[in-house]
Amino acid sequence: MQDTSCLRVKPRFNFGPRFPSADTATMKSAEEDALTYTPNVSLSLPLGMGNPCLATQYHNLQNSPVISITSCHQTGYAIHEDTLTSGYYLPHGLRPNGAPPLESPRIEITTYSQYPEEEVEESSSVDPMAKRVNSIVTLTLPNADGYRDPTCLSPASSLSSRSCNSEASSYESGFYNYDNSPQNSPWQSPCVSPKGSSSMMPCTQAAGSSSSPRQSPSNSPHTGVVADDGWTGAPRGSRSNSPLCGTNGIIGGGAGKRKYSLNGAPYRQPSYSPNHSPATSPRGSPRLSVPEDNWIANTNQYTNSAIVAAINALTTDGVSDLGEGIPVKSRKTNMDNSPSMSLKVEPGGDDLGSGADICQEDYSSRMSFKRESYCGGFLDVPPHPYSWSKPKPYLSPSLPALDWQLPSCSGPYSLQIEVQPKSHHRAHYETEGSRGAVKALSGGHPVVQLYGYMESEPLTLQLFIGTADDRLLRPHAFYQVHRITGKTVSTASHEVMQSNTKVLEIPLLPENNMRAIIDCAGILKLRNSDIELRKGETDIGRKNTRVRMVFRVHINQPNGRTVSLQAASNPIECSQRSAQELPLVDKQSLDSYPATGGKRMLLSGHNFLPDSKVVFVEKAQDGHHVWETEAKVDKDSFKSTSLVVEIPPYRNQRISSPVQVSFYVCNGKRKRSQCQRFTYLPPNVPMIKTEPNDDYECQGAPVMPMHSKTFYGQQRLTPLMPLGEPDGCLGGGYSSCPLRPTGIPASSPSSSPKLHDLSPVAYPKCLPGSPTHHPNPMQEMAGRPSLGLPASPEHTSLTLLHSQSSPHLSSPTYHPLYTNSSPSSSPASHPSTPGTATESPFQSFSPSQLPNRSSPPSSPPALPVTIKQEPQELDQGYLDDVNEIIRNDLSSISVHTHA
DNA sequence: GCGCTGGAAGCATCA
DNA sequence: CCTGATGCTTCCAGC
Repeated sequence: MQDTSCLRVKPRFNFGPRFPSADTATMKSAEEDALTYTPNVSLSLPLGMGNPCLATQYHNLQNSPVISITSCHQTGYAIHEDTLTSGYYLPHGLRPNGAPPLESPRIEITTYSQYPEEEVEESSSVDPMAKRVNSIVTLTLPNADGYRDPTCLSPASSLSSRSCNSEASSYESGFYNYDNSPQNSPWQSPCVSPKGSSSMMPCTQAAGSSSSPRQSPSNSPHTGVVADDGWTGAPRGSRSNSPLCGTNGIIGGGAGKRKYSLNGAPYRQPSYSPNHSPATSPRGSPRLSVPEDNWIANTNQYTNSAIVAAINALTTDGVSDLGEGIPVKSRKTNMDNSPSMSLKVEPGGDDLGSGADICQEDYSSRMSFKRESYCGGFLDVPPHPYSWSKPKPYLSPSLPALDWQLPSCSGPYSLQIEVQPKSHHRAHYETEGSRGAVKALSGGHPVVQLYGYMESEPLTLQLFIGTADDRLLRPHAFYQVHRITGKTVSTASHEVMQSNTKVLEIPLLPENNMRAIIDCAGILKLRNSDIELRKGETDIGRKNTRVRMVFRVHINQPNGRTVSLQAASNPIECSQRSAQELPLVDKQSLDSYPATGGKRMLLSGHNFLPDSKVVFVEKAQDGHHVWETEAKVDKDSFKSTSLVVEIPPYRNQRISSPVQVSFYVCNGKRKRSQCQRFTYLPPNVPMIKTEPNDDYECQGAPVMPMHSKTFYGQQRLTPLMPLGEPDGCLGGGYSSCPLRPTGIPASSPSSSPKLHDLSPVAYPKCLPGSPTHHPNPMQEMAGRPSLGLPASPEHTSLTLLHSQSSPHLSSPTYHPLYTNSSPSSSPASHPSTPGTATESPFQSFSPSQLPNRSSPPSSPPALPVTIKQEPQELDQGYLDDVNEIIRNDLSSISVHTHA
């Protein structure tokens, strides 16, 4: 175990020291670092909680076999991933089982890889030769074809633009890392079809050749180094990185704007992208960011996700491989490479270089550098304002994946966002300096509070950046939370990687009334091109600029269960341009009104224009516009931040039940606000106050009962939730949490969906007992591709894949964990978690079982169908296209639509 | 000198 | 294919 742990540690070390990381601040103080880096314990995380490791946990880990695996996670992930992937695909025929197909890609990655270890490991696992690193890469190229399925690429980013240049490959390599994350890996990438498409070949080759030149410096021999660099560079830190870029400058371009690749093809961030090519990374790039994060994440995944990953690995065939062999070689490689790393200056770099040995030793030595080294930190935790070392309440070995939908309240507990973040926050690129912490409308910062928790144990509040589209809440692929430090920051925090998502952990202290001021969280924008090329990524970044801050807390119960709560903020527009141009509705004075209309409603927001229009829209489930009308706007009372509109009469004055419609503010053809929900009430029915849902997208928003929103709202109970029903549908669980604990203030209007929002209806979808049931909504969606609205038309065919491939998709991973989880703490052991529940909802899926294109859901739930809504930013035409696709799908599938 | 911001240039993609 | 509108990234400059 220790060895493995050491291995892991190493990356971390690197991570810390080297990276100035995105957070420059992070680098600043040892203390901070300590916070930032999870102790080696992280390894334990899997076992214990998501957090900093506790010694006890650590021990546990050691004891449990699982733990060992966990420790290896990175490697394991990588390997694991491959294995899984292959397996996964096999059924589909996409990928031949063996690694071979994958190998080539791996090789490339290795070459460029930022992260030597993983790659090396992978290669090793697959092919001994691969271990050798760079040279190998070249050899494998042929297979590369299969490596990625061009089709998989996100539409948004046109591959073509990227050209064959190393970019793709490099990206992939970078992605690779991502993939490594346990959760993601196996399922992620259907998209990345193994099939070798010849098309890719060129790229591969190109990558090999072209990239090499650029990378040259670092590349070759020092792949490992490069990787290290990657780590180092990983920090992408804002400006700090830029200098590096400058170095690369030539390539990268410095000019800043866009440069052309050597090939002459327009160069997008290609080669340099940090992630992509390790070698480049240091120099290049700022771009590493994503990759780095990922890398970091990999290394850092101390959190629960780590556990999950570990579990996955276990489940997977290749698991064993993960930990072992790879590490050593990688280390060596790294070390060798390390020299190159030295350039970077980061102390951490050295660490990287060192092998497992380094782990402790280096660690110690380096630790001097940073006290809290992971390994050392583990045993010896540096004092900090907030003692992370404090035992965390989480007992559950496994925590819900980030893409799981959780309720905001459960039993006596309720997680509330007391102060919502501003609707606009310009995210910063890696190449930029931080743009500060997300602020609240009032000028302060968002505030989150946990109600109903009476214990004396502090808890950890997790924060990550989630999506704000109409689909299920999930980690946002293009944005990451960014830890802000400095004098102005009063809240301690530290970062951990969970899957490919950076998670900020913030203490929730009883002395603070379990209330946290979120002044330590900024938002980092990852380049679309980096993410879109990521293996398995199906989301598009273009115009996908809205996010939500997602808060989670895991509360251990005396009975051993863990209650996980989640609250998502109002949507936050992160694009500079969008923020300046798109109208945005923050508040509306009325959420519902009788069908007669005529009432004036005040809209508060931004970017309203004198000629702004307010359009009410009702759409059928199939996306057809059932009704659309423009409301009268009182221009006399116009303000850029407020509009007064007269609620138009509903088309049918005799409705017998509330009708959900939406409206948006339109400043022009392509400048629409996000849709706001509005409910027309039967004329004689007393008005019912409903919570506005900013998230609600009008696009494709079907006219449906509020509960449909629930689905959208992503309310979901995790198995972990005590409330959750064993069956997994958890409908009961939701219902059980219908009301907010007394004394709990009403949540802000657009606060995340409440538990009570979860209607039984939504849960039925879970299809208890159904073999095909997907614990994860995404999976569920995958199983019912037709039901989900593809992120983009291009993705239509990939809808299913999307869910599966989602980097964040963790549920599958989760299952094994859940099922296999260790004894006492494991959810499975919970009395409340009947075996059935475990099996049914969390049943682990074999690759073949996993939903995918080739395997349509065996039995679509006979549940109400909800249509996913597209981000409102998308053009109507685009949306219409999507809707059309959906309609087609629906027509081909018999689905029960709820009345 | 650094971090935080606002603004905007330059290039890519879309319509 | 051309052009204008939009979007995305990267820089710059001021506080």
